[in-house]
Parts: sequence; structure tokens; C-alpha cells
Amino acid sequence: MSPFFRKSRQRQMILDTLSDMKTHPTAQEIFARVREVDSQVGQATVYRNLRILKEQGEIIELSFGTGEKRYDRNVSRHEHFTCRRCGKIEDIYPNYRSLTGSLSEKGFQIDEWRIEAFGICQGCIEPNQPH
Amino acid sequence: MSPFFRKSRQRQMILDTLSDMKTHPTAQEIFARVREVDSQVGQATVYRNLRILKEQGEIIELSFGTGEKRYDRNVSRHEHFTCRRCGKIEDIYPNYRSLTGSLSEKGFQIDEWRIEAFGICQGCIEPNQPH
DNA sequence: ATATCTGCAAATCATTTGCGAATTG
DNA sequence: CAATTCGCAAATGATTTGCAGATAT
Repeated sequence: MSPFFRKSRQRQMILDTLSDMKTHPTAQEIFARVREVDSQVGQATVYRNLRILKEQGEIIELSFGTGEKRYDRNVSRHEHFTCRRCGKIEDIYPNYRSLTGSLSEKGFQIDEWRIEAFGICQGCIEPNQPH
Repeated sequence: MSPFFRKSRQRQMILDTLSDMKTHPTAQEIFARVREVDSQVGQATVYRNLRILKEQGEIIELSFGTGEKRYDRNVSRHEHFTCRRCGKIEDIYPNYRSLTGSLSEKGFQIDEWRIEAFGICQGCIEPNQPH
């Protein structure tokens, strides 16, 4: 049986906070933001609820090979581009078809891709290189 | 100036150990294996040398969204398929062209992809489902 | 010689867990 | 009221760092 969840003020607050942040924040960043509104919230609550929200399919968990995980309110299928210069993470919508096609012929039964792109973002290339 | 590295018995042992392992092991798994040969080796030595070997381009560091990093002696450009059932990690060689093409048109200057595929491997699909 | 490297132990960072109290349906 | 959730503090797991002594060039 799939788990039953009650509503909680804290869980809603965490979801709202993530919705407001467009930066693909870490659990710690969400925790800091939530604490600004209610300094009573414990960090275990944030971690626990991020896991629950993920199980509920309300949010997505990301990882970019750096220690910490990041969270995303955008649950539609998409991937991410990280700018090496400014660190900004942008959503990208690649074409998966060709990837999957050539590999399924080789006997791979792939049901999920995790794709990350790295490079220099438009803003950092354009007029004058920051830094 | 790029750092200067001396040779060390331990570093060579770590590299040889990784070469022998075909499993994309974690630092801890490499540490355990190295300790079987020389029980004096400290774990800091393993972590330090894996970082150095990565900087030297001798090995590649992988991460699959689980806490720990994994290491790979195969430095040619390739990606990985992880079997959800048996956990085995296989090398895959996808066609990047189409991915990069459609996105560079949109102004992304992508210089690196990190791609992971998940699914069920051939061995786990075939005759009788294990478990 | 002397800068690099080692082993050890302690520190750090992200995340999880145990527990008694508070909250929700 | 009975299960879920909370806040706290302590535990965990992976990795890093400080340091005195050993080693490589």
C-alpha cells in the first residue's frame, strides 16, 4: 500500500518556497529561506518533506555531481544546462529520440535518462566577459 | 603553473587497482581493495590520489545521484547505463550530435554532456527474471 | 635538500534517524 | 484518539583537512 500523507503547514510552506525560487535550490538553501518566514522549522523537517514531496511527484530531485542535491518544482520532462562561469542553471528540452533509438537497438531497455549539459551561458558570452 | 606531482607507490597501486576493477567502483571500494594488498594505506591517501589522478586525466569521476562518487579508468568519451535490477553499470556510446545540434541553435554553448541511462539490462530481462 | 606524499585522527558537509511532544483527520 | 508530523539533538556516511614524519627527485 502506498503511504498515506496528512497535510502539514510546514510541507506546504516548503513547497511554496520552492515554487518561488527559480534557482534549483539545495535543501539547505530552501531551509534558510523557510527559516526566514518561520524560525521554528527544523532542518530535518525540510529534508523529510522534500523526500515526501518527491515521492508524491510534486517535485523533482536533481544532482550535478557536486555533493548536494537540488530540487525543482518543474516536474515536466526536462534537463539542465549549468553555466561554468556564473553557475546559473537553465532548463533545456533536448530531443531524446535519437539517443534512445540507437541504443535500444543494442539491447538496452532504457526507461530514464539523466542528462546535464555544461558550458557558457548566453549572458556570459555576449557583450563583455564578466570578470 | 600547473601542479607538479611526484610518483608514489600508493598512487600507482590505486591506479592499478582501479584498472583491474571493471565495476566503476567507489572510493571506499577501491580503498578496501588496496588495503587487501597493503593494510598500511590510509583512506585519505586514496581520496587524495583519486583527485590527483583525475586532475592528471588518468581517470574519470562519475556520479549517479547517489551520495558517493565512482571512478573509471576508461577516459574515452562515453556514458553509463545502470541496471535498476542488478545494479550493474555498463558503458554506452550514444550519439551526441543530435542533442547538441538542436540546442546550440537556441544559443547554448555546450562543451560537456553528462548523460546517464537507467533501465533493465539484457541479462535481467532475458530467460527468467531473477528474484 | 626540500617539496611532495603518507598515515592518522579530527573536522566538515549533507543528510538521516531516534524520540517525546504537537498536530491532523 | 491514533497515526502522522514536528523540532531537536545525536548519528551516519562520504569526503576533506591538519600535521608530524617518511619519501622522491
